[in-house]
Amino acid sequence: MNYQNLLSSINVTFETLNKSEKKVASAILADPEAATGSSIANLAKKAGVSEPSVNRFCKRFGTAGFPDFKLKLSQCLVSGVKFVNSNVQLNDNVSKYTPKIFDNAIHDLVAIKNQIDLSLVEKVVDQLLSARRIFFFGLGTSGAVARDAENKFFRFDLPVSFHVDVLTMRMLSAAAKPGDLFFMISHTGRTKAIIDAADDAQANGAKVVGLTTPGSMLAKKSNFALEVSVSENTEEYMAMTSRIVHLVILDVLATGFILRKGPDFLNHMEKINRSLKPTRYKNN
Amino acid sequence: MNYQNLLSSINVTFETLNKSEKKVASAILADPEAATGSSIANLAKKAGVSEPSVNRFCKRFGTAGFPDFKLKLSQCLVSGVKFVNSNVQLNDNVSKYTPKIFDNAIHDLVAIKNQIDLSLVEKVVDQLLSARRIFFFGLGTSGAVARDAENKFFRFDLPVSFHVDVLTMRMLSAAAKPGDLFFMISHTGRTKAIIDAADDAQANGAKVVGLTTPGSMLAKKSNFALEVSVSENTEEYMAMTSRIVHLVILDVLATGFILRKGPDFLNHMEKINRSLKPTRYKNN
DNA sequence: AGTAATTCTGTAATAAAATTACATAAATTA
DNA sequence: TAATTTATGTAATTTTATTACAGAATTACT
Repeated sequence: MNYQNLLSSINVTFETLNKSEKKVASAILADPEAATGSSIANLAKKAGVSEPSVNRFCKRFGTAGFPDFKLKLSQCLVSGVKFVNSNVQLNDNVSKYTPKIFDNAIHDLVAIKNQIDLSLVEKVVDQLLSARRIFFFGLGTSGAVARDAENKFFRFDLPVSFHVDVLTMRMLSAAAKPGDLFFMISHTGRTKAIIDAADDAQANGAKVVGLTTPGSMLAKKSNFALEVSVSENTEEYMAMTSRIVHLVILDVLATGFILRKGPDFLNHMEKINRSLKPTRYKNN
Repeated sequence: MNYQNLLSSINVTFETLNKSEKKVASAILADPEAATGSSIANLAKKAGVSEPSVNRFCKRFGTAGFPDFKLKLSQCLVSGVKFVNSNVQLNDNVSKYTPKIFDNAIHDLVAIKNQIDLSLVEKVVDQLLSARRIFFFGLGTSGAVARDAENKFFRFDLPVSFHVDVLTMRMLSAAAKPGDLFFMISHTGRTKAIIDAADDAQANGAKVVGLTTPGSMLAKKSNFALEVSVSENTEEYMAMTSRIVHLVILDVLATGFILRKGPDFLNHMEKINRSLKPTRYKNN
C-alpha cells in the first residue's frame, strides 16, 4: 500500500470495513489533521470503540501500529492538503498573497522533482552533447525562458541561439539538418509557430525536444518531450510557475551536460566567469 | 516556528546549540528519515545523550514533545527537500544531481518566503502603481529576468520596457525624470553599467528599485532594495537559484499590482489573454 | 583564582501511550 | 440450533515519553 494516499485508501475501502473499523474510519476522515495529533485512547473515545480496535484498524491499512499510522497519515496530508486553496483571492493583502505565490512555485517544483523522468533527462543530455547546433525557440513568457537557456548553454562551446521571431523560426526550421537540435519551449504546447517549426525541423531530420504540458500537441510532436504539469489556476492571467519549473529543468540539463563533459570542462567555464570581472565593481 | 523547514532550522541554529543538543541535532541530520521512526530511547542512544536531552531538544524547536517533533519532522521530509549538503558533485549521476538542483531552488524559495520584507513589497507595489514609466534593466542572466518582467508588466497599461544594452541604459538614465521608475536587477549588485545607471537615474529624480544581494552596492544605491540572499555554492558557474527567486518576487509584485488595481482591471487582463487565442491550435 | 549564580545534563520516578493476550459477544454457516 | 468463525472489548503488560530533582559543568563576578 502506498502511504501517499492513505486517506483515499480509507475512503475507497470504507464499505468493506466492519462496524468498529467504520467508526474509526469516520472519526479519522472527519478530521484527519486532528487524528495525527491525538493518542490512541483519544481517537478510540472519539470513534466510540476500544483502543485495540483502533490499533487493529491501523494494522489493516498496512502500518506497524498506531504511531506508524499517524506518521504515514501526516505525510499524506502534507503532500495533499497543504497546498490546496493557495490561490490568490481578490481581497488578499500582501501578507496573504506573498506566501501563496511562493508556495505555488515551491509546490510545483516539489511535484515535478518527484515526477520527472530521469532517463528522459539523461537522453536529452545525450542529445545536447551530440548536437551540432542548438536552437531554443519560445514566445511570450517562454521567450524569456529561451533567452535564459541560451545565456546558460552558450558557455558550452557549442553554436547555440534563441529565437523569439516567428519568421526566423520558420526559416531556421525549413533549413534544419540532421544533427541540429531544436529545443521548443511552450507551456500550452499549442502555439502555432512553435508546432509548425517542430514539424518542419523534424521533417528535415533534426531532433526536437519539447518543454511543455503533458499530452500537448508539442509533446506529441517532439522526439523528446519534457512534460511539466503545474497546478491549475495559477496560470490564469499570467504564466507563473510553469516557467519557473522550465528554468529549473534547464538548469538540470545544463548541469547534466557539464558533468558529462568532465572536470576539464570547468576550466572553460572558469574562463568565461573570469571574463566578467572587469564589468563589475570590486566588493566594497 | 514554521515546521516547513524544521530541518533547516536545525541546520541554521546548529552552532547556537549546546553540547548535548548538538549531538541530538547531528543524529537527526545524519538520518532524518530514521529519526521519524525511532523511539526517544533509540535516538538518545544513537546521539549518545539521555532521553530528557532529546525531549528538551524537541521543545527548544517549538514542538510539544518528542512525538510531536517526529510528526513535524516527517511532514517536512515528505516534500523530500534535503536542505543539507545538496551541492552537485562531479561524480553525481542523473538521479543524484536532478533532485539536488530542484532542492536548491526549493530551499531558497522557502528561505526567502520567510525572510521577505512584506512592507517593502507593499512600498514597491506603491511605486509601480504611481510610476509614469517603468524600465527594467538587467544584464546576462538578469537580462532574461528583465525580459520576463517586461512580458508581465506590459499588461498593466503602463509604458514598460526592458533593456539589456548598456548604451541604452546610459541614455535612459541620463534622461530620467521624476515619476520614472528604474527597476534594476543584478544578482551580484556590482555590475558597473547597472550601478552607474542607478546613480544617474536617482540624480535625475527618478526612483530606483534594486533586486539584488543584501548589502550590495546596488542595494545601497537603491531607493527600495529587494534583497535576496541565496545559498552559497549554487551560483558558482552559472546563476541558478537567484534568478528563480527574482522571478517569483516579480510575480509577487505583479500580483500586488493587480490586486491593488481591483476587479475591474481583470477585464483588461482578459482582453490581453483573448488576443492570444488565434496564435494557438485548438485543444486536440 | 575562587566563589556564586546560572546553565546543562543525567538518573530515577512517574505518567502516558500502545500493544498483547485473552475472554466474551456477535455473526455466519451448516 | 449448534458449531464455527469473526469481531470486539477488558485488563494486563510492555513500551514510550515526561517530569522532578540533583549533581555536574559552565559562566559571571568579585
